[in-house]
Amino acid sequence: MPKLQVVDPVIFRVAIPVPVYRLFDYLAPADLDLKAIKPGVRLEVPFGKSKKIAYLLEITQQSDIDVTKLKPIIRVLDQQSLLSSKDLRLLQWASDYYQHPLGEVISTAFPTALRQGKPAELKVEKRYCLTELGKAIDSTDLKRTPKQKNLIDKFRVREQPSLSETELAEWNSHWRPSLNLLITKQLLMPCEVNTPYVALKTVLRNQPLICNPQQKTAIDSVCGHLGSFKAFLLEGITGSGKTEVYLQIIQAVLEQGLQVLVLVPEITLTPQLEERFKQRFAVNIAISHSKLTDKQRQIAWLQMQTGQCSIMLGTRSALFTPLKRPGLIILDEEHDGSFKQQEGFRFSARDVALVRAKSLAIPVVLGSATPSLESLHNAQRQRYELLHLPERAGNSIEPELQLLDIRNKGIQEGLSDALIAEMHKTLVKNEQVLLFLNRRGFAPTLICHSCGWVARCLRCDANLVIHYDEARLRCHHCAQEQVLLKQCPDCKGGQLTPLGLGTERVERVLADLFADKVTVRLDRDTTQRKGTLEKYLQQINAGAVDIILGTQMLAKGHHFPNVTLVAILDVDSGLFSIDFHAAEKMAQMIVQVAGRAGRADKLGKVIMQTRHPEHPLLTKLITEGYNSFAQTVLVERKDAALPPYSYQALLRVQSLEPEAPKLFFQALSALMQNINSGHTLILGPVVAPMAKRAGQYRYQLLFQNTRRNELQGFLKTLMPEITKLKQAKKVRWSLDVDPVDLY
DNA sequence: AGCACGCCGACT
DNA sequence: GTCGGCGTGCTC
Repeated sequence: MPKLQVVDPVIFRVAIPVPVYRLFDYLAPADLDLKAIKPGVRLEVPFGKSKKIAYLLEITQQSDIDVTKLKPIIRVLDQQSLLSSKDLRLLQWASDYYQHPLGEVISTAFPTALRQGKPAELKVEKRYCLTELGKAIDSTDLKRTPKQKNLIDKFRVREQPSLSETELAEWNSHWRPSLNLLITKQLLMPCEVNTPYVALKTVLRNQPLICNPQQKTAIDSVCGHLGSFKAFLLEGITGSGKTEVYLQIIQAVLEQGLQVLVLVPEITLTPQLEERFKQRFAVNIAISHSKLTDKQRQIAWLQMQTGQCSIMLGTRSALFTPLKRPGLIILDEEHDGSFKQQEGFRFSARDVALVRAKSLAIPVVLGSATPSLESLHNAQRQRYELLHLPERAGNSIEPELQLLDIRNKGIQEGLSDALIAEMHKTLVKNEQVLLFLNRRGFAPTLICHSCGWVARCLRCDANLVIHYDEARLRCHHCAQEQVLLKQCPDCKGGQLTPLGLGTERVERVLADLFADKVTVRLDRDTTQRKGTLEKYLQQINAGAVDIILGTQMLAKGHHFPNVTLVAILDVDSGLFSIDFHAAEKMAQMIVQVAGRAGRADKLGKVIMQTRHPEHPLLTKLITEGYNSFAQTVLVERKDAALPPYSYQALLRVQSLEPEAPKLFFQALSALMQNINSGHTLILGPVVAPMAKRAGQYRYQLLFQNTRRNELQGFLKTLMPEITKLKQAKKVRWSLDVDPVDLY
């Protein structure tokens, strides 16, 4: 029979951001110029009854689906792919590694507006070359207002001065017309928008600081590897001049006309850093974090994508920002837990940053005063080059750490007599005290003195926390909330007593003990309203506050130059956790909190109240420092074959039905017998440390293997099988590769 | 994720 | 007799 000559249809294989581990095929429009259409391009496609944004992965002639059943796409959204093929491959890798659907992974690389199919338009600001600016500046050397002087300096440093419309307006707004310094557009000529930044001077009038030898070595080491992949671990205590090292490396990258991606854990840290960048560099800086609007983030993203900005300063989600001229990735405070996304696509921005740098053939610098054990281990194995900044730059002095044994000692609401005495000594000198307690509310437990009844959350496996300020009982794990009880609901007679310590309670005792002093409490409850934290920080730095009391949020970023005494009220809580990460996190927290004290010329002291003054890890940390502590913990981890000496993945399962997870695990167990080649340890299933949360019964199963590849292979075969299980549909389950929180 | 289909309780 | 509950299944 003669073969029928049929023109094969062109098929678009796409990823769609839905929780489905599968790609979808569509028909390409016949009239499309296929040469222009590359993987990474966004498409609009019909999907079920609705429309979705899809990402093109492949143009093919084959489909597993009956071609007559394929639907045509609705339209092509991008002229060109906004992602490079390298970045697309990185996303593919991340999807495989974290076992997360590719469509959802790709969509995290885009800002929200582009995910929704908005056009990738970037209004380009016209810039003007200004031949006459030099003349204008020269004739302004007379007496000027500070604002005028600033402006003159700002433009004087530009070798080829160029002005945006905004800058032009700014300049003109500062001169009276009679002064003859107004610049009209007639004096200007439009210039190339994408002028490589080498054309401009990169450094503004805030010149690089003079570096000590270790800083110089660090800078030279990284600068010696520009243009190729290499990972660096920059270990430098607070005040060792880590930021200056970043700045000088960045300068070298900018001078080559390349871009820099700088990732920081939290946005509260960025204002100071952003300010330092802006004072140092004349290039455009893009900022990206969750507090900005979708529009602002889209602009920042596109400015990096098109190369109009040379530096991006952003949080975890900025990791995948496309770079027109990639030159360097810096990840500051690399030990920080917020680099790990804790839901959905559970990636580690730190780990993926390494893979990305490798794929882009650029160096990556991980910085921390307290590096994670993973990174220290990698440095020891020579996978990272360790750059150490041992000294405090300038004349600042390292604070003294001491353990304060509070067993059988007089103590008032968490403050020992010895600590109170130290606080008085400090306050008398007109210096500030910082108290750290990582528990908000008044007390974590409300108990009946006569019958032992405890206020529990009905939906969680947790106690309700007393909040006297609002006279409420609150669950810190769900939305459960009720008025503060006056009477025991069980025995109706007994006296209800608050048990334990929270920041509210300490605040009250401070008001009694230090009645003439000003105390500020900084926790989620007091800083909820926007701008409140900034207001308090300002008051603190203006010297209007004597005692600062707060939670976790004090440990990060903020510098309190006049604080000379730091006290950690309860250091023991980190010592006896079931999660093996707890000791590491506790040590990092102690060192970070300690870093808030003793800045500049004032000697700082850090007091840690403990009931375990002989605890080997604590004493190690106090007497020999973070590095010795880390070495000790690494030995323990090695003996127990825990990460970083093995690799883990955690399968979390929860359900409103108490029995559903058990049925799921039974089915899973049978399944795994066939899959496991025998080397992956299967630990559990066990009830989650918080057995019930927001009404859901929670279980977990841990996979562990000393070889990353074997674990990956195991997961790769397991995942599709789990998806097929009918028992899996009755529960909510998720897989967390390289979990940092075993809760 | 949406969205529809599908089989069981209180209502115009 | 219906309206609607959300369990289950599918999306090229």
